[in-house]
Amino acid sequence: MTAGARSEQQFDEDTRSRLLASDLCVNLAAEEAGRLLAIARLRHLQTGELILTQGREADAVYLPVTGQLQVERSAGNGQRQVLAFLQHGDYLGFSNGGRFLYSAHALTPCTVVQFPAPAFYSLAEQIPTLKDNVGRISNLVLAHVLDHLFAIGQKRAHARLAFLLWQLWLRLPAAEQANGRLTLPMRRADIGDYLGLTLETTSRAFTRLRTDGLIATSKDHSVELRDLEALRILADVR
Amino acid sequence: MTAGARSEQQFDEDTRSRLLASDLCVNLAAEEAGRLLAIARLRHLQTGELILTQGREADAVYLPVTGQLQVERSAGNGQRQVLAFLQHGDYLGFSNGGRFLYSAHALTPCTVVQFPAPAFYSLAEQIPTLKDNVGRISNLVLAHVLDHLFAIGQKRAHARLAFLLWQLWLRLPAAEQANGRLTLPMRRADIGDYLGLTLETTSRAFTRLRTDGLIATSKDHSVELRDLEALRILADVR
DNA sequence: CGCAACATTGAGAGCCATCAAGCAAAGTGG
DNA sequence: CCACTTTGCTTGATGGCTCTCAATGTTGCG
Repeated sequence: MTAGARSEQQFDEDTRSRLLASDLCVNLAAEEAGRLLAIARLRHLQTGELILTQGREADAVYLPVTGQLQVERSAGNGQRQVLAFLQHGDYLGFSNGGRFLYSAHALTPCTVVQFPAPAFYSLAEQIPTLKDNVGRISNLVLAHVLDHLFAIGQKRAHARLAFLLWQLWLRLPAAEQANGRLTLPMRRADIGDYLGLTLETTSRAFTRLRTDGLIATSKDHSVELRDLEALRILADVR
Repeated sequence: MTAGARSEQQFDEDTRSRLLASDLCVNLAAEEAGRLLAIARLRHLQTGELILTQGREADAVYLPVTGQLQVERSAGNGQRQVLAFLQHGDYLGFSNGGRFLYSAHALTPCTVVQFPAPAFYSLAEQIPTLKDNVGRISNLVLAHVLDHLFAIGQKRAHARLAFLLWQLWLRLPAAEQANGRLTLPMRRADIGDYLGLTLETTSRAFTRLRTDGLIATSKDHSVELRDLEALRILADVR
């Protein structure tokens, strides 16, 4: 199989359409999108598998297609800050050149699309629309971190949890938003390290949202959002 | 005076050398630096004057030269998060395209160098080294926000204050680092909104660091750092 | 001098961290 | 198939840190 043929064949129809609908491909001409897909490679990850490591050279950018990923940053003293939970529609590794500022691993079996950094950025030079999209994505990443900062700096435990649930719900495909069900494959300690709370306080925040009727939890790591409006207000989305 | 002459003459020697020593100009050839300076404009700001506004089109990038600036982001409900206190050696407005995600105003009389966005980014296309520098600066900005997130999420009040003082000290020119004196023109409420604390708790954090002998405060908005090592450990720099 | 703005300090309440115990589900080995 | 362990979640009790409300300095300015 030639490289050319591979670039046409390597993705199934679903992956291909997900990619073309992503923020990265928006407004791209078919020919341009084709050139972008030609340098992409599909990677499969097992649960827990590392995809990138803090401090390593930033040699690729990624788009999650299926599954969930966790991004975190650890300090010398063992403390860590979870930075994001990623799924389809998010981006990974777009920190401009240099080295990765964080590590990422799979929370579930995942498929991600990998773009080697040199080919990707060279393509961005040739396709202005692609470059615009990269810039917009950088902005979205920064905006996300700023929202996160705001939530941790200003909100109480159950409101921080509402903020996370609302964030995850917003990124769901429209079809899945309707039933208001999220899967949370990460542990309580991970959510705590994302929200700047201990695992116990995180657990109590779940209990509070549950007893207040805003959510319902199941034993299969899933949450049903029963009062989206109340969650939105708690999350204080602008 | 022609435009060409202006580009040679508009900065005094001190400003010029500060610019050439900045992260933005590192590794630039003299001719390239000259082209960059040719599109720069010096702006003077009075205390309190707004330099950029959240939501407005991002039409320029800035390098502070003298004075201190405050960057903040406000929510619909009146709450706000102070994002940074900037001085010489920092950057402002480098969020890639789109609109400003934050507002900034002068805490003291300031001079800043302004680069119009279109000319600046077009120059970055022509000068690879400049583009590398912009990428590195974007990385530094993101790294700064991640450090900030970590401090707010994981530290207690007096350690958060130590984190801020250490940050400000690190950015001081070497000559000023020696005497360990900082000027803090911002109010306690501003520092509190930066650290995710109330102004009262911020004040108590100052008192605690003072009684523990780590700092000494004067009435002219200045702080003397008396035990840099203890501050560094509290700030938990990796 | 008096006012306004800001900083400090105090008292009390509330929220979260810590230490600890109990529970449920999944895996392990006999 | 059943103890036994492991892992993760929940809940309780307690203490400490921070927020809130309030009063008292302090500085600078009209």
